[in-house]
Order: sequence, then structure tokens, then C-alpha cells
Amino acid sequence: MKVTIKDVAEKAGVNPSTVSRVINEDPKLSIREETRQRIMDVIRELDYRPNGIARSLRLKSTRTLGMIIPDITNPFFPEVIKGAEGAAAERGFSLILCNTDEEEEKEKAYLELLVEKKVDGFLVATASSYDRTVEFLSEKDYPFVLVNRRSRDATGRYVVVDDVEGARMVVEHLVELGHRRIAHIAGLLFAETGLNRLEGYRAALNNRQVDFDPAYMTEGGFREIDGYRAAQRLLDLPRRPTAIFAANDLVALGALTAAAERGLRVPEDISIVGYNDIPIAEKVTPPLTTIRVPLYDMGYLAGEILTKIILGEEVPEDRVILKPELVVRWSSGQVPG
Amino acid sequence: MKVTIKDVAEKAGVNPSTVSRVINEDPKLSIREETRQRIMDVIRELDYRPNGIARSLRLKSTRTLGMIIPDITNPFFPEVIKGAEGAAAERGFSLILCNTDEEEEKEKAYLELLVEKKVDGFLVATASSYDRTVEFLSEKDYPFVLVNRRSRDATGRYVVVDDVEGARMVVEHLVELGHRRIAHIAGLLFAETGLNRLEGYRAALNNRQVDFDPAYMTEGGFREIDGYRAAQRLLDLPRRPTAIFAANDLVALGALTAAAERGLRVPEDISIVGYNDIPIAEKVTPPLTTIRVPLYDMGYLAGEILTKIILGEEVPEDRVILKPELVVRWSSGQVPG
DNA sequence: TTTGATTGCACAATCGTTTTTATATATAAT
DNA sequence: ATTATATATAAAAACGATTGTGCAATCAAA
Repeated sequence: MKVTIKDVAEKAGVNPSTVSRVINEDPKLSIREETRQRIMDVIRELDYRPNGIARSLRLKSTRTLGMIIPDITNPFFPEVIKGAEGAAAERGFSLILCNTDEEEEKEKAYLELLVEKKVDGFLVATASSYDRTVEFLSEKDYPFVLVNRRSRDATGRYVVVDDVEGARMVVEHLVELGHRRIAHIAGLLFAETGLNRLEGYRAALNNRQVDFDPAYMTEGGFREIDGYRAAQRLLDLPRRPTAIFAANDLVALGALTAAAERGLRVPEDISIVGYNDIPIAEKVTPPLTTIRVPLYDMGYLAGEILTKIILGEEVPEDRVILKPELVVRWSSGQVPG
Repeated sequence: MKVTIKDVAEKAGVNPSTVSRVINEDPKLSIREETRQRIMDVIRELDYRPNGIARSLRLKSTRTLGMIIPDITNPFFPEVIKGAEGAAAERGFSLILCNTDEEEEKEKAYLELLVEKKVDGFLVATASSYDRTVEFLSEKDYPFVLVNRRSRDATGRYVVVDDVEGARMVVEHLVELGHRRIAHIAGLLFAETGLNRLEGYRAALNNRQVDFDPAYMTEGGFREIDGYRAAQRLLDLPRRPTAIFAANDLVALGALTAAAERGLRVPEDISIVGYNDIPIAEKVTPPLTTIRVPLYDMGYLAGEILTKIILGEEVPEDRVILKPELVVRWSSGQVPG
């Protein structure tokens, strides 16, 4: 017994088109105040709500954004999502969220789904899948913006944080504390973020005239276990590093565990720093020195840019590089001895 | 230049209806294999994808579920969401997620939105809003299932965990360790979970012949700051409790901070236990003794029930009460002295 | 009183599907 | 050869909105 615009029209004794114009406040509609009231009353009386599907079909616009993220349980993303949602909501858009679990296949499937569902634009926060997604979207000319990553050729729109700058900051902080033997547990080096942090690490060493020692550089991954394993190797080196810069906080946590297993105190015996400032970073013992990235802002800006594009508004900046911030806590200290 | 079913039909030299039937594998369609192939070829050639909106309009079904949650940054929810998404995906449904930030107004707005978007059913994981949501949904006869809560009158479908049992378990665990002065930082008492945990707490005391002391019972909330404030009051009591049962892990974290500020060691000076076993619980120092609830399962079951209802399948159990599990870590210890 | 403009609303086409009903051809049965 | 039955496809009517255009009625100006 769904009530349609026709029912309203009938009961109000007008034509459906008139009801539609009243609802949408068509500026070029001239209508008697009395009729308008009558229509509004009937709408309330019947508790009429327009059918968004029919509306979308006619308007060729769903006022919906599709957002693709790798893993909703990674504490990095919820804040980003909130930001995107906030920006979307401000312009009357809603968000449909797709979790790929880092599986390329799922990503592809979701992409198809979103296309079928006719979302007006895409927010892409996954980085793993060899740019197939980006390729697909540009090819079809669907509006999209990349979140926390760029495309391989750096075309298109994106909102990222300046990872080389962040890495540089935290590593220079270590140098200032007197460290010279600073190791780096790199993330995946085919991910842009991994590469950039490595670059920032090398830049910092270079800036401060500290020699780069390949033995102190180890490729890991972005998970806790990756940090644990890599730290084990590092800590068993004959000339042990006095500080470790981990690719992210999770990796730093793994390193913390490895250090604890060897009876090393942090930061007295060794400093360990992370990246991202996920909520857990300040909870752990010792609280992690890390780099805070503006997660909410990143999501918000991406959402803002995308909705503006869709609405045909001017977008002055569609390639945004956000500045990270150094957060000094307890896990970084003077060089021992 | 979107390609429609009409374009395909034209190019294949058939009627759109035939194309439609081929796509949907209409069983009562008899078609020459040759024609069918021709159509399929054209579909591939034009890279035709059906318009889901038009399809939904016609079919009166969007194959979409709306899920309302209070706070996506609360680590409790992502896992639940994943479960729901998994169940939905298995039956070809997708999920649109709505974050209310615990604001009743936002919840109402999202509800309207989801109705306009014609989702086929609702997953409701918010508890705060005086049942207006549930009322609305039942009144309009929209299919829905409650997640981690029940309606006031316990009608309708739901998937919850046995919170009184969980609370009982963890409190009895404390009693077994010798504690008698066990405080409880309750959650919001107009939320069912808050109420139930309080009930479990009292049941445990009662079972073990420990007197209930109103001074040890304090209403807080579900956030970390609530736990911090409540713990401050509790710890400044003349006869300090030897153990605190917090409404959830976040609250326990706040309590941990308050204890640390007073120089109290956990668990040597005071035991603190949480609820939910969110990922951070095992990372914090000391790792929290807590109650593990099957988050993924909760979401999955809710999603399964809802989609089955929608598809008209039999649902043997639409009121599920899941069993929690005690996880003993380091934050609970022998009573001091 | 006629003309012209403006107001107030209705008509009908359209969006891209699905689905019921109808029609035309081929095959089989009589 | 004729009728009955299957087979293969087409035509047309929804689904529930929006919107350009058109037609009266009202009002102002001449």
C-alpha cells in the first residue's frame, strides 16, 4: 500500500506534476497559496515520501557516493570514512561503503556493483590492486578521487598526506636525540606510502649527514607480524641499531614485542617510532612517538572534492597534499650510553 | 552515452524484452541458441551493464540493506559490520552504512533517507534513541533486525549476546580471586546492554554471597572519558574497591588511566576488567581481562536473518542470544594484601 | 471590449527495465 | 491438407517520479 505521488495528487485534486513542483519548490511554478497548502496537508496526512528510485531514474543521479576501502577493521579507516561521510552529507549525498579485505577480486566485484547501482562518484582508498580500478574509472569517465594514494602516473584527483615529509620529521627527531644507527622497517615497497616513507627516511639521514647503512633497512609489510619479524632480524645484528623507524604503528607494535622478548627497554635501550597515530599508539606501553596524519580531514576533503565535481562546482584544488605532524611520546629517547 | 538495453536490442536485431530475458535467464523463454549468442556478443561488444536503478524501480527491490550504527570509530562495530556484509553478500545484497554519532536527530534523518532509497530491510545497532526507530519500522512494516540490542518489549527479531551472563562470568571470576569490594562502572542505563551488565553484576554478587554496596555502583557511559571520571570517584572513596568491573573495554581503559594517576598498580593494587574484548584490550598495559563477544557472528547472523526474511525464506531462529566468553589476561589478579 | 501578459495548473513524454500478452513461424499430429 | 502444439520473438504496459509545453482563466492595459 505504498502511497505515490499520484495518490497525493488525486486526493488533493491536482495533477501529479503540480505535487512534484511543490515538493521540489520549483522556482518557476506559480501556484495559489491555498492549493499549495492543500497539497502539503495531503502529503502529511498520507505520510507520503517520494520514491528515491524513481526519482533517481528520472534525474539520472542517485546522490550517492561509493567508497572503496581495504579493511574497515584497520583503525586507520573509520576516521577517514567519517570525514568523507561528513562532507557528503553536507551536500545531500550518502555513502555506500565497500570493504575489499585487500582482495583484488572483491574490489572488482564491488566496482561493478557500484556502477550498476549508479553511484554518482567514487572514493577509492585501496592501493594494492595494480591500478586496475583507477584505469577502469578513468576509462569510463566516472568521477572519482583517490584517498591516501595517488595513481601511478599521478593523474587524476587525490588527497594524500606528505609521507616523505612525515618520515623525514620523525627520523630527524631521532637524529636530534643523538641517534646515528637508525633502522627502518619499510612497508610494502610497491605501495606508494611505503616508498615515500623510505624516501623520507633517506632524506632525513642525508640532511643530517648520517650515513645510510643498507643493513639497517629492511622491507617488511604493514602488519604487526611484519614488524615483529623484521625487528627480530634487526635486533640480532652485531651492531644493533639504537633506534627503529617502523613503517606504521602496527609495525612498531610488533617491534616493541620483539624488543621486549630480548629484554630491551624502550626507550632506554632502544627507541622505536611509528607512523599514523592510530588510537592504540598512545595506549600502548610505552606510548609511541609517531606521526599524526589528519585522517578526518583527508576523508572530508576527498568527499568535498568529489561532490563538488559531481555538482559541477569549481574545485580550486583537486590534488591535495596534507601536512603530517610529529607526536612525541615516550617511545623515543636519548641514544643509550 | 550510456548504453541501454534498447541499444543492445537494436544492434542484435531483437526486441529489448528478449535481451532482458536472456540476461536474466528466464526459464520460460525459448530462444534459438544462435540468437542468444548474438545477443551475448553484442552485450560484450557494447560493454552493456543493466541499470540497477531502472531494475529496482520495476522490481520494487533494491537488494540493499540499510545498517544503522552509533559510531564507526568504536572498534566494536567494524567487526560486526563485516559479519553483516558477509551474510548480505552471500545472498547478493549490499549494505549502506549510516553512522549516527549517537545523535537521535541523525538517526531519524538516516532512517528517512534509507526509506527514500528503498532499502529492502534494516539492521539496527543503535540503542539510545528511545525506540523511536523501532517504533517507526514496525509501524511501517519494514523488515528489520536488531543487533546487540532488543526492543523494549522484546518483540521483533534480534541478535544479541547474553550480557547478563557475560557480566556474571567476569564478576564471579573476580570473586574467585578473592575480591569482595567490587565496583561497577555502569554504562548508560537506558541502553539495554548497560542494564544487563548491571544485572549480571548483581547476580554474581548474589550468587557468591557478596553484599551489594550502592557506593560501589556508579553510572557512567560507554566512552573512555566516562570510565576515567567514574574511576576517579571510585578510587577516592575512603574504602577503595579492590576491583572494578567496567561497562566495556573503553571504560576500563579510562579507569586504567585514573588508577595510574594515583600510582596504583594493576593488578597488584587493584584489578580492572572490561567487556567486549576489542583489539586494543590485549595491547594495553596490563592486557585486559575481559569478555569476548562474537562480533562477527553477531553481524553475520543478523544479516542472514534479515536477508532470509526479505527473500521469504524460512527463518527458524529470529531471536538469537549468543554466548560470551571469559578472557583472562593480566589486569585481574588476587585481592591485594 | 479587445489585446496581451501573467497566473495556475494539466498533459504527455521520458528515464531503463521487466513481464504479461499477443503474434508469427515451424513442427507434429490427424 | 488441416489442425494442434511448440517455439521464437515482438508489442505494450507498467514501475514512480520530473519537466517542457500548452491551454484556460484571470487580470491589466489600451
